[in-house]
Amino acid sequence: MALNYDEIVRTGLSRQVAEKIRSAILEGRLKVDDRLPSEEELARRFGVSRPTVREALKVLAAQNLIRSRRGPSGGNFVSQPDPEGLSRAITDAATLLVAVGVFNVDEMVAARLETESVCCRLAAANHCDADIAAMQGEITLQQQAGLSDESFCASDVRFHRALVDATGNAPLRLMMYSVIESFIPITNMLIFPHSARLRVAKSHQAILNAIVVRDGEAAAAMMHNHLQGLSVELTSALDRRASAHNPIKSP
Amino acid sequence: MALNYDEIVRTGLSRQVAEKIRSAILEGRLKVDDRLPSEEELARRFGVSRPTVREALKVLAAQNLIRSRRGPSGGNFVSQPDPEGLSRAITDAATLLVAVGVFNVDEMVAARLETESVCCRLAAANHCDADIAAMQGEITLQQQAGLSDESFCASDVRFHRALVDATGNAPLRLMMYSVIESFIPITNMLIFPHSARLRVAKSHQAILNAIVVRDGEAAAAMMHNHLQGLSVELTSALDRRASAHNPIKSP
DNA sequence: TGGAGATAATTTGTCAGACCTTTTATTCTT
DNA sequence: AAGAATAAAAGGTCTGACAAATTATCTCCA
Repeated sequence: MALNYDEIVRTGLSRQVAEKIRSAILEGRLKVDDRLPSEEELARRFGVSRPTVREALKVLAAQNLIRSRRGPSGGNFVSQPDPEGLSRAITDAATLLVAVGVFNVDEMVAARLETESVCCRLAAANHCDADIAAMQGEITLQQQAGLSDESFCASDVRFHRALVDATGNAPLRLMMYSVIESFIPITNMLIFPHSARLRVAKSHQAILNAIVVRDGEAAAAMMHNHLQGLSVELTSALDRRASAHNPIKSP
Repeated sequence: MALNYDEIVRTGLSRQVAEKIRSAILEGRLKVDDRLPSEEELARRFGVSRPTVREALKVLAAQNLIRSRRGPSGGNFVSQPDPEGLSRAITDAATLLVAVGVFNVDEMVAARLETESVCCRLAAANHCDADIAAMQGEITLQQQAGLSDESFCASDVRFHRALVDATGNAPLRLMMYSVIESFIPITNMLIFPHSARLRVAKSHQAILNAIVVRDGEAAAAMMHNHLQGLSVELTSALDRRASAHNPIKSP
């Protein structure tokens, strides 16, 4: 007889179980808010133990594909894919990438510069009143005197997020949030102790004004200036830091 | 005596354990390729059982924060954050979002249009010979006669990926891959049965030619035309489909 | 002395069954 | 009929054990 040489499975059981459930969800055999069988029954059907099933379910839960509730009428449910959750996950991962230094500063500045210019153009075309109000609110906050470094930086992030929101484009928002939340902090933390915040607020105001009158090109150009100016200060600050301190982070 | 009202913890044990380890990694107390204590020891130190620890570790492994190996000198190790892995994860999640319809077509086209125009400009400025060769190779492939729909679509994806690669910007690449891989298929699958592929290949060639001579604006303009043309065909194809078939997907 | 193979030890992977906690449905009481 | 007690269902956790993989070590022979 001919032997069956394939089918030897090297991946772990919990991985296989997770993959089976995952593909059932992705292929639509399990729809949103469907309830999967109870863990005990899954264990029986797959022929594995309940801890193994649970490890698989935990993986899927970590990827926001399912959620679980206790009690009768509880169980594991296919959860609605939501951009917010994905956005958070991307931000966390991207922040780690930035922190570990896989991206260099020039790249990051260039990416921000180009993509945010795009946002300026779209925001000029599509913004509504609430978007403008949100951005203006952040600018006035940034002009206040006794603001802590953290608060200022947070407000800066919110301004740029509001700008992205003003584009009214959900996919673009998904793409941008990761950049904004993970790239901005590392640039700002270095810069703001060394430079006047008012200049930043002024740039923001200029950008906003251009958006209000729906002049996308002008807004993009000012965003260009804004970020390029930051870039210069950033690199000089990094140079100072590199030459003054030892390269290894001090406690 | 004053009661201590806080400190009642509502989140599950495995979640807490995962969070503790996670933050240890994020804050640098555990560095890349460090080995965590064995599961048994983690269980002892955290005062929980080993299955609980394992569920926590599985979650972290699902997020590519750790990897595990068996045997002595095995264990759970902090893994190097890599853009590729994150890119894959984003693509998977974004594909699901698109499939479930949380983004509408106009948004997706607009996002692609704007961001890929940016890529055109940067690619024109920064490309190297290998990038050009990769793109040219895909175009010649797309001009071949007996290409299956799947192969053509895959080549289209590769062309746009090569375009992003040509920007030489890693963070931008991270952002774009998700758009390209998750947004392109849904548009192409509908369109290419209905329109000539040669026109697509021609557009690609025009874009490439502009990039080769480092004319970023021209390349961006042609990308604009290319995608806008696709958009028109796409909406009409979707309209036909919506009116002809029943709205619910057929088996 | 050196190399190849057997062996032991270590660590993750899996299992079985039990008990705890939360949540809901039901039933009982007033 | 309203509200409180109760039972049941499901996820969450624990214990202890064994299986499988992988490496370090030891042994034996050349």
